[in-house]
Amino acid sequence: MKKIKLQSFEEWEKKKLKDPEFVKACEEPDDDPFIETAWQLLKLREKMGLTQKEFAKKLHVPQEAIARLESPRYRGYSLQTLHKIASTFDKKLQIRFI
Amino acid sequence: MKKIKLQSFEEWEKKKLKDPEFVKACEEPDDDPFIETAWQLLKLREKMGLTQKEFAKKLHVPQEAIARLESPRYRGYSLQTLHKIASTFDKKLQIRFI
DNA sequence: TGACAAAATAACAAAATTGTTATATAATAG
DNA sequence: CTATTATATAACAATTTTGTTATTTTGTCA
Repeated sequence: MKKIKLQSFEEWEKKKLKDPEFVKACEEPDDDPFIETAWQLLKLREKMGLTQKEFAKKLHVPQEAIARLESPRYRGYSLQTLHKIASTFDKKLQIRFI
Repeated sequence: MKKIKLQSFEEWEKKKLKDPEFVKACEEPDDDPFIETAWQLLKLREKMGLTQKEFAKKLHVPQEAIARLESPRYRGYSLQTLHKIASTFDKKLQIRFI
């Protein structure tokens, strides 16, 4: 029997808010693009209704790789990786200097 | 005597359009985020009215590093690099999946 | 044309990211 | 509480990107 219940965003937010670095970044008006990216990735996955493991499978990487990308402390993003994710889920990656 | 004359966008576009890969990417409706990033970087530099060398100096890297980032064939972007550029020029890097 | 400035290309070591495995922590259902 | 699922953390080799130097091509202007 397949479980499709996921943690809600609210739960996730609550959990992440216990992380001092995450809180700090959220408080900054010009918020950090790395944390912002982690959020975007999580939101994408949630929209798809997938667990990290399922999401990871579509990208042919293990779950741990997705956990790392969604971590608020991760700063190692490459456009290659983000583009690969975007196209796997029929999205377009947009990059801007605003 | 200091020259501040730069190639215009039109000139640049004309030049790049001779590049088959560039043309191909531009023709695709869901245009490539790598080429798009190269454009964004060039536009940012143009707005600042800087040569590659001057732009590079503010980032503490040689001109060649900027030429590479502005090349339509470059696919090695990291958010670290893009963020460094954004903040050096008081911009915010925006990343989205659309 | 020649001299000079701007930009592009190439090559390589150093640094950073990715994929991977193992393991730990957290949440949920029973 | 226990079993199970979901997510997080750590460590390391393989791959990729960065910084760098050298060189080349392109454009501008006298």
